[in-house]
Amino acid sequence: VSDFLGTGRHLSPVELRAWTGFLDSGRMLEHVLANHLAEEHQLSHREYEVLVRLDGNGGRMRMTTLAQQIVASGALVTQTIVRLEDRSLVQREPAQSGDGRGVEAVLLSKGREALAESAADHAAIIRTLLTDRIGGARLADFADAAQSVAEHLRAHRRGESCEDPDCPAARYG
Amino acid sequence: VSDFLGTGRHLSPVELRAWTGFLDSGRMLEHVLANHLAEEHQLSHREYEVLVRLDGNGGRMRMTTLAQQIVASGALVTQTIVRLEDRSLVQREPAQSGDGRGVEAVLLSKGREALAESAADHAAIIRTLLTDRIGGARLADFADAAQSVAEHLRAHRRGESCEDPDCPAARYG
DNA sequence: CAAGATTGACTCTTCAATCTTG
DNA sequence: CAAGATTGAAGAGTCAATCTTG
Repeated sequence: VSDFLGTGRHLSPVELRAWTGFLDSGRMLEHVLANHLAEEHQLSHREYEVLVRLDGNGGRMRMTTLAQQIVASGALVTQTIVRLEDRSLVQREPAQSGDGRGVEAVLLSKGREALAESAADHAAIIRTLLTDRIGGARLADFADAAQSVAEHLRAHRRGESCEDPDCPAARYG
Repeated sequence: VSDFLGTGRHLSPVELRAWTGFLDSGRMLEHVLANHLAEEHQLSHREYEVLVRLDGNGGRMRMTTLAQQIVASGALVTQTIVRLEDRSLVQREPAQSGDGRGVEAVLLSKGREALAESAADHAAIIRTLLTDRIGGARLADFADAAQSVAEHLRAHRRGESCEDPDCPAARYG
């Protein structure tokens, strides 16, 4: 096998385990979640995420803010909201801020109901398939690590030059 | 806010941090990776994954095995291989096992070259954006946790009833 | 001209149906 | 009939272009 282990060209065994475990479990977990939400609650995972974020922000949010929070493009948020609007779970309004360009998505009572019906299932899946597998003691460390990685990636995608000297990642678009 | 914290209906703060950090960082990392591979090496992330797995298995693998390893549907593997075959990075052959139904994807020299050209960049991105962020001490724990979650999810998707009594996840398809 | 949002064209991915072999 | 693989249609997601407002 053409391997350059230790020369920095390839990932070390631990790095590889972390990466593949991370990637695979993320894909499978989203798969299970998407299937369950679609079959039992007629919601795509994106639609559920939109409802959750809206509920967590007083039921009203700007399209762009929504896009940043669920890590999606603006176009996707528009399409998702359109679908939710067709089913009267959500409604679009001109932004309260007075900025004529802004649009806010507003959570409707039917959307709240849909969320109430599916939230327990959603939480149970995350718990049984993710957090319970890690265990109480290690969970906080895991959460810290994941948040730290996410935070760094957010900065990276905003194009911010990294303060950290051992971070030559600015090159990767 | 309609919250039922502690009643088991919603996720606890730590659980929520673990889940959102996990989900968001996975999405962003795959995004960075996909963009870089596409721009610099004319490869989609899936195509890269196929090349890596083939190389790691002696350059020859069954379509179904490939699908399981990269967590994708059989149809996607077929289409990805077709694309790679069009560029002569890979070639399909009837399976050596003698089973007339089987098809094996074989890594060609051009595929090996493409992998050699992009592997260092790929590793550097994973390192600077994921594993270095977690740090040497915590990395092993993180890798263990991720692998454990992935392993459990694989069993779950195979429909295996979980030996663990606190695992009522069998209901979620 | 920049920012917020939307649209349309295109790619990626999945699902159901099909074909072939065991 | 089951398993491996492929095909075609449809959904989800992204990008580039457009429109409107600041």
